[in-house]
Amino acid sequence: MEENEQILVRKKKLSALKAQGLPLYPNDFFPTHTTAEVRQRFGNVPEEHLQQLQDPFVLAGRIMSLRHFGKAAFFHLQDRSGQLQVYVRQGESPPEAVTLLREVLDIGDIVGVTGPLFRTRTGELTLKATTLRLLTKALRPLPEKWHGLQDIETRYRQRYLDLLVNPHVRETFRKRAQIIQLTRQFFLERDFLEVETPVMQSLAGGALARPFVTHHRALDMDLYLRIAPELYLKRLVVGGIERVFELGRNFRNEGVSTKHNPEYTMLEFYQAYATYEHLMTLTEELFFFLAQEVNNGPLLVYGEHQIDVTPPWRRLDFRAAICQYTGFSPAELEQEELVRTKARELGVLSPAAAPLGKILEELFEAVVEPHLIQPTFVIGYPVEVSPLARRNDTDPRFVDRFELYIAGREIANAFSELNDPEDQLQRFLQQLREREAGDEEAHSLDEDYVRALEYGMPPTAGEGIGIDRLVMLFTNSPSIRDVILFPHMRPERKGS
RNA sequence: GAGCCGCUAGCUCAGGCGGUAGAGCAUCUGCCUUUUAAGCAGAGGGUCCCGGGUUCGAGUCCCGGGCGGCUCACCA
Repeated sequence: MEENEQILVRKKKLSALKAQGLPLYPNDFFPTHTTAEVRQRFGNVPEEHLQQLQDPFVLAGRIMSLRHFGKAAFFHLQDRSGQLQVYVRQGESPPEAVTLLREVLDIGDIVGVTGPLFRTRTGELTLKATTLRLLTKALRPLPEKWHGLQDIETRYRQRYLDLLVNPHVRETFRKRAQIIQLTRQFFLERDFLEVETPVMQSLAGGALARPFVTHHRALDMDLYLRIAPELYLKRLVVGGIERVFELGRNFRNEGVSTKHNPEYTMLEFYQAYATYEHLMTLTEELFFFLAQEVNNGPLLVYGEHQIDVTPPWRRLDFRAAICQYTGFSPAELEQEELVRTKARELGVLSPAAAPLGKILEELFEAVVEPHLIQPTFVIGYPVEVSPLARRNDTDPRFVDRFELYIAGREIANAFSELNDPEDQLQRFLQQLREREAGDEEAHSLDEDYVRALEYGMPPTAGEGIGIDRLVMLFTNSPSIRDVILFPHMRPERKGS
């Protein structure tokens, strides 16, 4: 490990303590309060009453700032709940505390304190230390107090520092935890059962994406990390779990960007005897509930946008939207050559062999997606890009499916599930043909899933919501890396 | 995978056309008993991301590489 001057100085202070026979890493100090509890209980108590309070406050935390002057000093103690100022004064604090602070303690050190409260001239609630103990020495200095830690690479690689010195980062991850808890509560209250299905699968199904491959030694077989839990969850619906959800990690072997991390958190839920239309209502309820609880209202600020999640949301037909933004008439959209030509004009690069439905989807992403800022359900996708969704009763070239867009990006995907085993088999076979034609993201054939459908899956609707993107929205985070504690990074290398 | 940008002290950042590498905070020494970006005086601290090249001389120019950011492509 590299050793600069500041590390050496701190190590020297530690060995000085050792020479006095003091334990360097004691574990016998147990705080009874947090700084927030102290501030909450006594923040508004007038000075003269503070002096009469004899409650013992035992606090522990990290020194985040330190101001020495002569025979007194102030520092801010930070714990999980916030900060509180501590005062040490010669003549009023014990001599050991004064010496410890003057000769040993640095910003970043973890200490325990006890003592009564008072208010300084400027009115700040402050604890006057009658006990001050070093619990853990920080050998490395913290980033600068004023600018904090700015370097984005260091913030992601050394998230512990980011969390320590950038309060908004703690807030983001607190909100993330809250959103996940509330989402779980929302579904449990509606009689859904939470389950866990395999992350390692011998067939990576349930979505159109490239999987990661790993190897099982004892069985000598390749396994895939799941790209979606979908097919397992629907097996559970066949098994009589009529309302089921899973919150977990998916893995996709695709590009990394501000919107994509190789592993990401997904919510999937399935409800029997419901259609995708019921799920639109349920989704509106979920987002409205989350916004109330997490942000105290239905308005979310995201970048330059203000987003209102008050139901009901706009519902936009897939084909009508393409017409609106390309100038096609509904009749023109039926003419395959016209559509393919338009796609080429717009620089949508797809193999000439790609099915029309795929071209339409790409056309949609190119011309419509950027306009969908307020919550919008886009309804009615081509069957070619939806191999697990139920066909529309009046136009079987399309399926009963919606995608939810907010702030120009896809947040959720849902459909009435295909429960006709024969149609499902045909769809799988079509996917196989596309795979053989070179589409590595085409779905593979899952025979057991078809078998499950043959036992009968009740009419069901299911939905997936990308939790990371949801958290981005609720925390005004421009990059998915801002809502993942340890985002994927290449390993750092010393030198070249 | 491609294009553009970045990488200088522990942290945040300057370094014009190639000429002995700088500031603030932090650290160290001294002073200072209600400060809060405390203050005053002084000091130390550098593999300028790595490797080549051009040059009398490279943080700076050229080539190659690494890591990161943004945009694009694939995707959620």
